[in-house]
Amino acid sequence: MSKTSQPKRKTGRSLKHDHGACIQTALSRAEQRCAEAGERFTGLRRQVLELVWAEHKPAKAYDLLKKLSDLRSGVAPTTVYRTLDFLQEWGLVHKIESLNAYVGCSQPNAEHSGHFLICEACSEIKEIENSKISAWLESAAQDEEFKIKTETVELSGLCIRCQPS
Amino acid sequence: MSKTSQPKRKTGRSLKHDHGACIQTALSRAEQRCAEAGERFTGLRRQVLELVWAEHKPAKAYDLLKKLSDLRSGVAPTTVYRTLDFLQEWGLVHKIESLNAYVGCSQPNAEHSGHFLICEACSEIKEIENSKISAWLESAAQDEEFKIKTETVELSGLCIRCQPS
DNA sequence: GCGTTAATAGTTATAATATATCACTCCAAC
DNA sequence: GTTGGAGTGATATATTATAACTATTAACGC
Repeated sequence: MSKTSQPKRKTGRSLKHDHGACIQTALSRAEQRCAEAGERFTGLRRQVLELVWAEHKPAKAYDLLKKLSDLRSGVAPTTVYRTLDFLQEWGLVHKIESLNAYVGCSQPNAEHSGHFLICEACSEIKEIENSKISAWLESAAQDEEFKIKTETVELSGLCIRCQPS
Repeated sequence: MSKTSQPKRKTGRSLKHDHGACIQTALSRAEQRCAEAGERFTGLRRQVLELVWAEHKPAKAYDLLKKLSDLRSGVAPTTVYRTLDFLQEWGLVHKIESLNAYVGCSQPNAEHSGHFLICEACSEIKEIENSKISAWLESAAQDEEFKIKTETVELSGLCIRCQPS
């Protein structure tokens, strides 16, 4: 949780990933995003976002609830869902529909639905930033004269580290 | 529910769509698919599938439960979920993750995850058969050396009939 | 500063979705 | 006709999410 100083392979993440820094970056981007939007980045919101970012894995609402209860009192489901709604609204987290869980978004500046690679083995989630995907999907929808508003794209399978060699 | 004789515009569907026939086709395909697979297409399974197909709209498990209770006794959540699991396993229905609901699949022969257009206005769901989509998504995943097993692609927006002209 | 007001958060209750487990039935194969 | 397994019934409970109301806090104009 705290800023571990360096390459210390605890999760399946690569040696290069300094997750403490990763969280810090996410938090300051969030702060910035809220400031721009004229929204308040309150203590509660910061705590929830920090918990979501604790790992690059989907966080379930009721797990967040348990962890949040250790940090403050008077935490109910409503507290968590309301805060997640807020964070979603500003693009700071995404909901993974196929898992009923949430992940932090690293590109909160852009309005986007998010496209995800979900490893079934280690649970890690990677948001892919491939601008072609939306274009492709729109062209497919266009064939049916359908106007897309939000895209749910969740690809489950095996990440590179979990594939049998 | 019964085979209405002809073009009778009750839903937003086009005049040409004979939904009675549509259901019948789905049921006989299902029968065939089960026969091939050596699985039993029991009365319960037929009834649930028929209820799912009642409309081209997502069917919620507990709504199916209510309707199914009118048709037979001893229906519990388990009954419905178990049957939906069976139908999913054989590709006869798909779950729409973003709605927690189910739709019938019209192409039960092919192993596929299904890609959907979901109209936010009228709730109708269209499964799109665009073989390019999977290819595109795989190429995007390949960039991350990720191996896709199942695809969740749910595009919400407005169908052609619900778009303001 | 002080009061107003709107946003935020707390509180309680309940709804909606889904699974676990064990028992009973019925059909198919031998 | 017995046996074994798939299918279904029955009961209980877990998980996910929202509704509705109250209290608190922060921001703003004065």
